[in-house]
Amino acid sequence: MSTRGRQAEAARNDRLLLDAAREVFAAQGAGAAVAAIAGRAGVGIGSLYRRYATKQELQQQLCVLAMEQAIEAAERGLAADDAWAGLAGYIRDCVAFGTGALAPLAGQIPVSERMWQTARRGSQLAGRLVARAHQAGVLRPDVTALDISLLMELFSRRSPIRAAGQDQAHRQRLLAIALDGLRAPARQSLPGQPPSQQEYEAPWHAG
Amino acid sequence: MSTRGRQAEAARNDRLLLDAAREVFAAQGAGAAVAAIAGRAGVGIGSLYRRYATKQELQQQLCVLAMEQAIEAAERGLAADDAWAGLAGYIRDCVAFGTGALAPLAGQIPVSERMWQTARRGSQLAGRLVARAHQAGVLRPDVTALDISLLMELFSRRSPIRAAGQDQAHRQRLLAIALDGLRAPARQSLPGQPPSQQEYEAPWHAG
DNA sequence: CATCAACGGAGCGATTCGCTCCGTTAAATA
DNA sequence: TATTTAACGGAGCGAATCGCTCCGTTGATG
Repeated sequence: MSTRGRQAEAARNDRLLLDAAREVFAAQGAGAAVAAIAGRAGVGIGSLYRRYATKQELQQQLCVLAMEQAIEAAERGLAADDAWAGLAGYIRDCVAFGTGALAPLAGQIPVSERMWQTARRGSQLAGRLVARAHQAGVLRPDVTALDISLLMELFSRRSPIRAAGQDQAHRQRLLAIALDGLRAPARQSLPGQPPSQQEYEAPWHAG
Repeated sequence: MSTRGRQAEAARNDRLLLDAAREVFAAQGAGAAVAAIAGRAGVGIGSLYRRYATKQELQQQLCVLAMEQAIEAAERGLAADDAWAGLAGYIRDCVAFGTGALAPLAGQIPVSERMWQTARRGSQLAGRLVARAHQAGVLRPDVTALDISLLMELFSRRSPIRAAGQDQAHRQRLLAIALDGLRAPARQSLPGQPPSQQEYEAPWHAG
């Protein structure tokens, strides 16, 4: 072992597990087998269950972690000087990390109070990013922060059938197209009504 | 019964089944339960198995049907006078119908020779649509026909957690954004290499 | 009324799942 | 080096779910 014995291995395994879980849930949905996660992480099932008492506990931890990563990405975006670069970087980071990948978990797990708080803080920061881009006139005016959340949700989903590397390359190309479509001025206005906060978070109330 | 007794009911059920199967596979992947399909179609499991001997046979029939629909959409697109309207209409039709939704079936079912032929004809027509848009200068030059196929694949995926109506409305808004991003001139060029035909169809060779 | 094609769904065996339990491994300690 | 022990991997258990069969019911037809 590289750094310091069994404790270090445990810490490394913990991160490997969370990364693997995110990829697997993003590709296969909430019903993905626990064995698939352990396998992808390269650890035994026993090591998974020593850290998380149940599959559900792993999923909850995963949600909190991903939302915290999204908050960090939003803060980085707000720290950028250019409003567009900040927003685009935020979106790209979230998609690359797979923040929206936990969407398939919605309705399958109870949402703790801490999860609601983290989500609220995240959407607050995202709202600031979007508002700043709107004021700077670089973001098409008819798009809302929730539209962008749904866009990230869509792009966070991993392909269940292609190699991870190829899938990532494809996703980056398609995301570049979508980002171009987000820039002002819009060429064709968006159809229908913008999504409401209520319908956006409705799936999470079912858990 | 409305039109003509049991035969008419059977024909209607057949269509209901195929529609339901497309939605369910698009939302939950190839592993979706047969009972879920029958339930969504509002028919019994017995009625499903009277028409399709196995789940796999249903999936194959579904693939052929969806590809034929895509071909019709491409022909409609080529019949349009305006190159951009033709291409955009084709993409919108395919996404609305869920053509790319069978992507999660790739590698899970054997691909018959007829399926290959249908796919070849479809990609040929799609290539013509894209080439015409390129020549007219309305489509960003760095995007390929395979990029667009992958884009449709991405947007064909249904949300496993939201009501179908809401999901459809969201999808149309996001697709409008992506279509704007496809128009020439591009604001930021696409990263990486365009996908190759080989890697695009590789998943289908595994069945 | 008698016939029978098409219906819905209970339930079978097989498979897969979440999770437990234990023998093994290797770092820490004496 | 010998002993201890914390973390490891994975076989296998009971439960749940799956694809599919089979049969009693329904309702149009002649």
